[in-house]
Amino acid sequence: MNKKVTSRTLKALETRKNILECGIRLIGEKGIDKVSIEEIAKAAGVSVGTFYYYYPSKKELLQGMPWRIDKYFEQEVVEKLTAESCAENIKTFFYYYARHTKMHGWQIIKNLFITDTAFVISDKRYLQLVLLDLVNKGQNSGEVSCGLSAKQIMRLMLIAAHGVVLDWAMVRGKSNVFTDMQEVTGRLFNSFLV
Amino acid sequence: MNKKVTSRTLKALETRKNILECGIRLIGEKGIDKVSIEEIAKAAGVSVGTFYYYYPSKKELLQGMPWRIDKYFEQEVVEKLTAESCAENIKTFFYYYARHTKMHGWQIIKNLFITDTAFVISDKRYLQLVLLDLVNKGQNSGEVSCGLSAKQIMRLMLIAAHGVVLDWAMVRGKSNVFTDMQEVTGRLFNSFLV
Amino acid sequence: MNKKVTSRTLKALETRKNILECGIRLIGEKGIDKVSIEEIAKAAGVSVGTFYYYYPSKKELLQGMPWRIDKYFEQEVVEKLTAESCAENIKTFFYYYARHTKMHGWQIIKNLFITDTAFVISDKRYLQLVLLDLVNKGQNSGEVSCGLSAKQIMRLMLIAAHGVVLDWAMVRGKSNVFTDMQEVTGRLFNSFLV
Amino acid sequence: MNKKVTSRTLKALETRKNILECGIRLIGEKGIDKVSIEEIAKAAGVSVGTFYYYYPSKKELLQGMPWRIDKYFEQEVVEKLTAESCAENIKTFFYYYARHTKMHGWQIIKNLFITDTAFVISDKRYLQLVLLDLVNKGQNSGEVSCGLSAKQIMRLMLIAAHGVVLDWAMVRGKSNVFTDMQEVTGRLFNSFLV
DNA sequence: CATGAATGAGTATTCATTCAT
DNA sequence: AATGAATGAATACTCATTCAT
Repeated sequence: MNKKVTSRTLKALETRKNILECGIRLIGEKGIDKVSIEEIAKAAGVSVGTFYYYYPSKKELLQGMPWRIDKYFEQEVVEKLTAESCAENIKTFFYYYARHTKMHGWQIIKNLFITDTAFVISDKRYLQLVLLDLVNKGQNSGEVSCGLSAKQIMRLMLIAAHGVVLDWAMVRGKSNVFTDMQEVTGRLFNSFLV
Repeated sequence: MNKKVTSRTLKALETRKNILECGIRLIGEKGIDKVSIEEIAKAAGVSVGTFYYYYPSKKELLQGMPWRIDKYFEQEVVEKLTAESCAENIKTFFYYYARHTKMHGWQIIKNLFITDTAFVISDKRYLQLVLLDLVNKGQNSGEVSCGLSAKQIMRLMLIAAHGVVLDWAMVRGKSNVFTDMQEVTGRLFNSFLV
Repeated sequence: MNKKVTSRTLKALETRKNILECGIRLIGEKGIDKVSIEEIAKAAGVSVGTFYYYYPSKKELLQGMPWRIDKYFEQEVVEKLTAESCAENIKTFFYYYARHTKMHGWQIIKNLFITDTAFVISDKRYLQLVLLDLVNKGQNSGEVSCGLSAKQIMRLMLIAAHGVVLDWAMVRGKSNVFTDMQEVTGRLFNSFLV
Repeated sequence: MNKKVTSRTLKALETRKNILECGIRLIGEKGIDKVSIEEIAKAAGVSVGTFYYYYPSKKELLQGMPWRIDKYFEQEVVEKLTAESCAENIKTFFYYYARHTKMHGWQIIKNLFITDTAFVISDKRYLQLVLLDLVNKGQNSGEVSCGLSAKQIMRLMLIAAHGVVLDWAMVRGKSNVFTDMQEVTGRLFNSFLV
């Protein structure tokens, strides 16, 4: 039985969401260890008690974030991966990867790497599946070499992409993540073409 | 005018060095924000007062850290980068990069990325100069394309290598950093050959 | 004028009782300062608001607790205190005292002593009246000395009994509360016989 | 090698002792859960930081207390237990037991029972040995019956005494712990005389 | 009657930093 | 040079209580 939707539950949902968003923004700006709960609460216009009413700790806030890249890809990117050429789709894939990265600020990227990374990886599963699918199709169409398994190729591509994102986070957003991404993944992917 | 070297100044230097090494080790293991001055002082067998006598703050300690990979390369690797072929030298370079990474454990690598990392990738680092030099030579000898500047190539190569190392740290040392490194950097570098 | 008993008031009474019982149980298990209102409310399956509707504070709940041993005595023990000899009845009394103690576990006993304990030993308690009555009868029948008032004797007996129970709680239920109770109260009571 | 005793170490010791004493007093007055560290620190005229410099937590403070009854008996009471008659010594013993109790306030007694009781018992070991010795002597001299072992007698006596102290703590120091102690332990001990 | 979102004062604990010795 | 006692601001987290719905 679902909870009834009343003006109260609606407002509560909004509060919850508001806290999440303010928290993510602040963490993104300053890093998780440099933002206090009080700061987040104040930014969201609620009391610390309210923060804890919705989230048992600061870390929980981060849990609300990472699915976003999955969601982002699921809702906005996948539909654009319909080019004939595999290379084209791969290019699109990593373009949006870079885009998503930039949307969230370099601090948050760094924090994603910091916090227990296991879940970051697991939450990226969807992403991996999409990329794997692209590679598979490329191999089936004869565009991509079968020298390495699709899974291996996917891994190597993501590793390189992570490098780009990390570099961008390390120089505090001062590098051009789009061109770097394109250069690195583009060149690497070329090595997998027949 | 140099200070006279007395037994006293000698001991002081040793104390200073000792603090540095313990601090670096602890920071590497636990991350800079998770190590207190007291902890470092205790590990070094001195008092907190002594710590502050030598270092104005914890961050100053970090300045002492990045040499290490540079030292490693300076003392043990550079002499091996004498192959005719640039590609060969690049391969050697990243082989030792992976080796150095593995030597230090994934925990330390992860923390290296976490802690204020700007300087890790800073232009001035010896490591980068070595790689830059290799690329330059490759371009001069006509082995490497001049489509991109040597500096750009160096950056892209290091970005990819960082991706490999990061992945290795993220899976807690369970991937094969040697083969991954070779695959990624090897394939990427091929794209720079004429 | 009594309130009409409707299904609504009935349910309210039940809710009230339910909160009391869950509260008592939890307080008994964990101690009053270690149980939150929310915890009690959750255990009782109601909201915190409902808790406050029925009880102005946590402490009010405690008022509901001490009946229990009184209830136990009223419902199950008193009817057995019908021996001719006062000493016999006293023995029975403390046997059931020990029995009740053991039934509730040492944790609860310890917490009973901890939490605001004044009322536990309050003059008004049914238990004490029963014991007082027994002593009175003993004095009237000439079995018990009148050197001390019945009330004094009752107090001293209970004090000793509390010592036994406390000891049992302190050794985490590892002593034999029955034999200890009998030894201590039996011997002490002998001193009041003529 | 002992630490050198300088004016600094001396002052430090005093600070430590001062914190302990203020803490014990406050806990005794208000109960451990009702006293904050800040309160203790303020009472001792130091900062919270200083409190933590000396004691890792509030509980540690309690650890500093209970040996006191042992010390108290060792230093001030034992020398007075030299009467010919065992009964007389027992009386003296429990007189000082009551005295020590009263010296510390009922709150602290209650707290002793609350906090992990294991150490209370263990810290009373000395006390038990002294009492055991008294009983043994009484049995040897034929004053005390050998119907129960000396150890058993000691246990029962202490159990009763605990009851008195507990009662006193429960009524917040409003009973007369001296007369109660004498009545209860005196009468009980009589039952062990031949 | 009942709910549960919201509050905010209160508390334990940490830690970089100072400074008299 | 070296010490370590002392500081106090900062911070995560708890919980009794209120009140609009």
